[in-house]
Formats: sequence, C-alpha cells, structure tokens
Amino acid sequence: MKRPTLEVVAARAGVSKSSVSRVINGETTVAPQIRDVVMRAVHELGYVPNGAARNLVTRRTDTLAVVVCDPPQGVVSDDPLFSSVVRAVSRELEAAGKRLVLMLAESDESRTRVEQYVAGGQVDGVMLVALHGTDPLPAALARQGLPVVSFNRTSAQDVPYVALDNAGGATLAVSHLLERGRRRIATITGPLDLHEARERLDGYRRTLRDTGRRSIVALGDFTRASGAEAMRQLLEDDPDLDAVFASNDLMAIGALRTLHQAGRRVPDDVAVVGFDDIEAASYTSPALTSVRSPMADQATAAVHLLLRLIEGGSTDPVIMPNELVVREST
Amino acid sequence: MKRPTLEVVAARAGVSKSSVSRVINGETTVAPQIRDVVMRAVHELGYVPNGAARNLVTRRTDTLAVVVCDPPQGVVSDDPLFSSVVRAVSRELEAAGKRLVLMLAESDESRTRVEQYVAGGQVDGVMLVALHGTDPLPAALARQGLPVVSFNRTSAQDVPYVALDNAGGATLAVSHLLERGRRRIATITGPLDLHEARERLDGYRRTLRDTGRRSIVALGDFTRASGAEAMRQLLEDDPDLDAVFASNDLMAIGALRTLHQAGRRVPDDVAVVGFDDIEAASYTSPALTSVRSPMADQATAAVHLLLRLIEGGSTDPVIMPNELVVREST
DNA sequence: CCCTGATGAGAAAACGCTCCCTGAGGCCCG
DNA sequence: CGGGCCTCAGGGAGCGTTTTCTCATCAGGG
Repeated sequence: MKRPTLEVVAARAGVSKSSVSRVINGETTVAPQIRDVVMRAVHELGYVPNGAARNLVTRRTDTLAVVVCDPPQGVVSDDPLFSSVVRAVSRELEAAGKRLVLMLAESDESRTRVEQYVAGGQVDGVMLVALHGTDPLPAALARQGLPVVSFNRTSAQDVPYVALDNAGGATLAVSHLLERGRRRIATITGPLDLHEARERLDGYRRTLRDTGRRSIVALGDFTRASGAEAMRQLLEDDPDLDAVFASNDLMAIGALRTLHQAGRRVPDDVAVVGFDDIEAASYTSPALTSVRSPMADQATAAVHLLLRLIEGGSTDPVIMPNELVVREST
Repeated sequence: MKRPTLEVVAARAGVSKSSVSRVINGETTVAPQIRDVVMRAVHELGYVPNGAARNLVTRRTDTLAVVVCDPPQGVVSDDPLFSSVVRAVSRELEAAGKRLVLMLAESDESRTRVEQYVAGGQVDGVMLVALHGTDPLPAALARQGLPVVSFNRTSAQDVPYVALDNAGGATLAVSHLLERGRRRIATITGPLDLHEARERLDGYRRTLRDTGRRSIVALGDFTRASGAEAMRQLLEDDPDLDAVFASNDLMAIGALRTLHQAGRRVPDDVAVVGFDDIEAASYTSPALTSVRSPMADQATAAVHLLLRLIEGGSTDPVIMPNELVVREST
C-alpha cells in the first residue's frame, strides 16, 4: 500500500508542492481558497506527511528519548512507581506533540547503542532515569551537544535535573513521629552510596539533633529482607525504641513483619513510617504511614525542564516537595 | 555541533560515498584495504549515519510502536505488571536491534495521533496492549497495511495476538483447592465485559462442574474494594464456604481483609487463591497463593510474533500457559 | 596476445519534504 | 497614470542516505 506524497496532493489540488507544504504546516501566508482546495485533496487522499523526509530537512524529530539506566535485575524498572513515571512522561510529551522512545541501558553494549542512536540525530533530547547520580551516561550524552536532563539528581556537569527533597521528606516523617509523642526514634537507611539514601538519613539526623535527641541507625539496602533484619538488630540494640523511620516502604514492610514476630504492637508500642508510598503501603496491616514521593509530578517537571531546554530556555535544577500520607502505623 | 556526513567520511578516506555506504552496511563486495581506510575515517570522525536520511530511502525505521490503550485513569498502565511487560518488550526489541516508541491511547484525540503517526511511516510495526478485546484501534491500524499484533486476545480480524490461558489458570487454581480437600469453593469474578474475566470464570465453572460440584459466584470489578464487598456477600450467602478463587490478586487481597474482619482464619477456615501474582501478593499475611501470568514471557512472545510478521512470516495466535505459585493462603 | 567474464569502485538518480528565492499581480500613493 | 511595495504562489535546490547502473581493471582461457 503506497501512501500519497506531497506531489500527488499538489497535482490533485492543482497547486504547487510549496503551497501544499504551507497549508500542512499551518502557515498563514496562504489564500483561504487555496487552503480549502488543498485540505480537500489531503482528506480525499488520506495524506499524511512522511516523517523521515520531514526530519531530514528540518533536523527536528519531535521525538525524545527516555533512557532508563538500570542493572539487568531491574531495580528502577521494577519499581512500582516506574509505570506511573512512564505514564506521566508519556502524557506530558503527548500534550506537547512529541514522541517518546524508551531505551533501557542495562549493559555496556546497550549503553553504546543508546549513544549511537542519540548521535544518529533521531531524537531532539534525552531524559535520563538513573539510580546512581554518578552514572557516566548523562555526561556522555550531554557531550554530544544534545539537550539532556536527569530525572534524579546527577553529579554530571551541565545536566539539569529534577530531584526529590529527600531530606525534607525525612524531616516530615520524623516531625510527625515527634508530634505523636515518640521519644526514641530509630531509622533504617538505604544503601549509602545512593544520594537519596544519604539525604534521607541526613534529614532524619538533623531533625533529631535540632530537638536534642540522639539518632539510632541501622543499615539496610532498600530491600524488604534488609528491613526485617535491620529491625531485629534495632530491637536488640535498643529495646525501648518507640518509633522507626525506614528510608523506603519495602524496608518498612520488612520491619513491620519483624515487629509482629517480636510481639510489638504497631502503632501502640512502635510507630513505623516508610518512604515512597508505594501501592503495597496501603495493603499492609496496619496500613503504613509513608512519605509520598510525587513521582508523577516529578516526571512532569522533568519533561517540562527538557522541553524548556530544547527551546533554549533556563536550566536550573528543580526540587520537588514531599507529602506525608498518614495511615494506621503511626 | 555539526555531525559529519557520508560525504565527509568519503573525502577523508579518499573514496566515493558509495564505498563508504557499502562498508557501513557490511556489504562483502568491498576490498579489505578500502574497508580499513573507511573504518579508520569513520572512527576518526566519529561518524554515525543519519537515521532520517536512511529511513527515507530504505523505508524501514527499525522502530516499533507499543500502543497502550487505556482509559485516562490508567487501568493497564497502573498494573504492577505493566513495567515488567515494558521491560521485557524493550529488551527483546533491543536484542533485535529495534527501537521502541511508547504511545498511550487514552482519549480519542490521542488515538488519532497514534494513527497519524503510524501512517506517517515512522514505525515498521505496532504492538497493541489493549484491555478490551473489542477495541477498534487494532483493526484500524491493521487496515493501514502495517504489521500489527495484539498483546491480548482481540476480536479484530487479521490481528494475531498472544493470549493467556485464563481458563487453564482458573482450572489450576480450583484443582489445587480441590486437592487441598476444599469442598465449597466460591469465586469472585472480574468485570464480565472483559474476556479475561469471563474466561477465568469459565475455567472455574468447568472445573467444578467436571467434579460434580456447584459454583458459588460473586461479581467484582478487579478492584480491591469490590473484592472485599464480594467476599462479604459470599459469607452471607454461603457461610459454609471453605475456599475462594478471586479472578485477580487485588480482589483476593480485599477478600483477605474481609475474612480477617469476619474472624475467619486463612487458610484454616477459608483458603484463598488469587490471579496474576502481583508483587503485593507475597506481602499480604498470610501470603497469597496465586496464578502467575507469565507477563514477561507473553511480552517476549508478542515481540517475536511481531518481528516474524514484519519478516512476512506466520501469524498464528499464541497461547501462554500459566503457573500456580503456592503460598500460605491455601 | 586478445577477448571474455568477473570483480569491485564511482556517478548519479532517487526518497519526500522544507524553504529560499524569484516573480506575478494588486494596491496605494505620489 | 505610473512606479514601488507588498502579498502570495511556484520553481528548484538541497537534506544525507541507498541503490542501480556504468565502467575500469584484472585474471584467465583460447
């Protein structure tokens, strides 16, 4: 099935290719009468401009790449929030009339593919979603001279990013616990090589220090198992603790289980707060109080940042505020 | 930053554009000596072929669209399994050297955009992910003469699909309950305008009928709340039931909560089986036995089907078998 | 030694579009 | 009434590839 070209439409309408092109692209310097006859021909033939030909001459593709940097086991893309991010990005791009190419950068090989693709001029900009702020890919892509933004904080020069206010979220959680009258508030951290984990720990520490309380810290790695284990350790080290702030919900869920096994009632004996507000947080019993990361909003902000950057606009990083969702566990 | 073109590379290597093109495309009819000098020039200049120009003449884009048909509230794309589908598709396409354009078809407007885009020749094929088998989009796209496959069963003519063996999964669940010695097995269905929901119900019915037992059916709509409500109704209607098969995990989770509130022990008094094996299924207490839909495998199969179709190969539908994941709730 | 056939390089024509440039015509103003 | 402008349509030159076709070169056989 051969699609009609501009030339065919022009012939049918009895005008030149230039005029058809002008009508298609909504230029105003075209007489209404010509416009009508062209539009009629377009509809009759079911004409749709060929994308490749257009890209070739305009050097714009109206296509943006979202590159997900992720180890093969899929830490990022397994995240339940991932799909809401993808959807938010997709919607936002659609509203702006852009297309979304999704690429996974799992192996070195696929990273090369990403770079090649980007270098091939098939996208107008790139949005990186990387777990590690130290990932070299953002910088590598930025060096290509293409607009690049990062969905998370990144250490790459010249790559604007959108970041969560992790420390602020932790403060929100700890303050809430203090308001509830908790005195011995422990925390379970994420892997400290991750920015987010460090920032959440810092927020926790600072808030306690500001109110003259001491920190009680156990290390986790963002998995449920590590949360359960860290909770066991905390109970051993400090049996009198009356609250726990876990750096993410999975660990909080692990902690809930340990507390249950240890016979501690939640929230009566020990209050628990998580972070991220994943879907499962509302299914636990008791339902988990959690700091909601506005991932969808963050995604929207990242898209806007990228679009602005493509237009040649400002490139300041954006910080997203968090929100506390109070449920039964506190 | 201007990227070098084929012409520049040719000049540098002291050969013709044709030769460079041949080397780039791995043709064998080129002397090793020329090959080497071209490759050197390519590397020195960091040459990457321009995608648009290439597409224009070859009429291939090596790009496939994944179109997610979804109401704005996001039933499909909110599904926790969605991200694993996306990842599997992405990986598979990457392995095949193809790119993935993700499009949401939420509104009529966006569906038009999808059709326009596809008609613009910017993709080699389309994979539809639609909830409703009656969705008109598959047929509309297929009419464009482009290879189209559906991730789910579809009623569209000429659109091959990959389907889950929903009835078989239900049989798996019910047989398991029977083996555990359960006698009065109820079910909570999904919305019956969905193929999947109907098939799961059919599988349940048939399996019970085959063993001379009667069906006990309550209607749900795949939400947690509806599962809880349906469970309440079932307990009222038939207080002696000793097992429930829920058509998806969310409803099973809702049912668990109702059972807990009603003072029924799971699995001692009532066994519960879900369907889909979402992540949350292993976090409930007791952890939920569930029929695992091999979504990732299904996605992989769909990609292969599409790639075969593009190559002009066979187009038979594929049916994926399910697997039962036994946990504490049975 | 010449002719034939194979081999492989180069020239040039598309692919379908945008956009610059030219020029025709109409209008206003002098 | 004529000249200059302004408006708007058409002609045509690219955009960077692939691909067909032509042609040169060289080897081998008669």
